Order: sequence, then C-alpha cells, then structure tokens
Amino acid sequence: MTYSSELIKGTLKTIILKLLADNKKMYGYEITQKVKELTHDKIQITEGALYPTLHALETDRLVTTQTEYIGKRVRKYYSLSPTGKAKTKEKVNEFAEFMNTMVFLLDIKPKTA
Amino acid sequence: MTYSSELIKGTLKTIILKLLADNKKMYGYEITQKVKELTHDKIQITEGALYPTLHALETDRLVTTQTEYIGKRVRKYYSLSPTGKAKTKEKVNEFAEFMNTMVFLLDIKPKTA
DNA sequence: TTGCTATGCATCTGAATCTTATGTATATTT
DNA sequence: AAATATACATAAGATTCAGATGCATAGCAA
Repeated sequence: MTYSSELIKGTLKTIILKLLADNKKMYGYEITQKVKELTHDKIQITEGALYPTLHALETDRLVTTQTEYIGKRVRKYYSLSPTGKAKTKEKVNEFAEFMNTMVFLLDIKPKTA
Repeated sequence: MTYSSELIKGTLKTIILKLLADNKKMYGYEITQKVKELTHDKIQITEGALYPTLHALETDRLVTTQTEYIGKRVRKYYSLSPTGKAKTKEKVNEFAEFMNTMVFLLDIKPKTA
C-alpha cells in the first residue's frame, strides 16, 4: 500500500529536510531507501520528485553538497546548512500545527494504541 | 496566519467531503466561510480552487446538486451521494493514517493540552 | 560470460492541483 | 452613491509530483 500521491504533495521538502537533520549527510538514493524503510513502503519518493527538490534546496542554500567517488561511481552527499537547520524546525512545526487543525476539521480520533 | 499553500494541496477534496458529510447540504460560498471560521483563518479556500473541485466531485458522482434562488441570486447546493459518503470515510481514514506515518517520520511530539 | 538486478545520478513530458486575476451579477451596509 | 459582501464561474500561469527515459557502474546468479 502506498498513500495516494496527492497527500505527499507539500510534505516532500519537509521530509527530506528532517532526514538530513537527523543524519548529518545523505545522498539521494539513500534518502529514497530510508523513507521506504521508515514508512514500511507507504511513502515512496520517486527520482523525478527527489532530484529536482534536492537541487531546489541547494539553490536556496538550505543544503550544501560534497561529491565522493565510490570506486568509479559518483555519490553526491547533501548536508544541512545553518539556514537549513532553522528552516527544518520551521517546516516541521508548521506541519505539526497543520495536523492539529486537520484533526479538528476532520474530527479524527486519536489512535488507542 | 495562513498555512503555506503547499500544505493544503491534496487535502482540499477531503475537507470539502467531510464538511458535506457533517452538514447534509452546503453551497460553495458557505463552504469557504465555514472553513475560515473553523480554522480561525488558518485555512482559506480560494474560489479558483473551490469551484473546479466541486465540479469534479459532481462529475465523479460523489455529490448531487440542487439550485435555489434567494431573491434573484442563484445558490447551488451540494449534497453527498451514497458513493460520496463512502468516499469521505475512505479519504478521512487515509489522511489519518498518513498523519500517523508523518508523526513518526518527523518525530512530532503530541501536544500536551 | 551473460543477463538481471541494484546502485546512483539526472532530465523531460505530462498530469494534477493550486493561486491570481478576471468577469458577471445581486444584496447589503455605510 | 459607493463600498463591501454575497455568489457563481473561468482562464492563465506556477508548482509540484509521477512515470518514462537515459546513462553508467557494480554485484550476483544462471
């Protein structure tokens, strides 16, 4: 099962930033695998969504990059800049608030675990 | 304060369906005002987003419509069809699950009210 | 050794969904 | 009389994502 793609919209950037905040440096492919793993395949980040987003984060100076070679294969690592760290908190907080609003609007009962 | 628009993406249809599930029949303008009111202006539905969405719901047979005249002014009421009611539960549940996934992914602490 | 799968980067076309602007018209308030 | 609120709607443009495609290296199984 995968969430209908429309739900992911608007959260991708936040997810990526949060992963980078927790892992110091990660490369693109690693991010897709980590999200797959953490969400038990419920969220799959496609490459067509991932790379443009990473490039946008770089353009906005929220991440810095360093290229490494594993054998002959290129690997591009992304790390949060100080601005990026601040932005991450901001985006995560905003999403948390948004969730509270939606819980109220949609009258969602908390899970009795 | 208003949530950054990207967050709303993908949830608009769900919000509208849920409102109709709670209110039997509503017209477009009423929906925008109700959402504004319930969210204390944090979510604002623009007309450019609302009407195409309502028309899409009608095309998909999730809602039925009835036109009324208030004086000389047209008012178009929307009501959920049986299919629409089922779809509403489906969408709300999906969003609830999505939120659980995101809470875990983003490591969001529940609010201590 | 050949082919399949995984790793790893990237771009492009198209679809979906939203914002902003515009348009029309009636009703109410100042 | 003018401004604001109510009420519908569409159109152009921006954003953002999925799916397809492309290139290349690496590992594993037949």
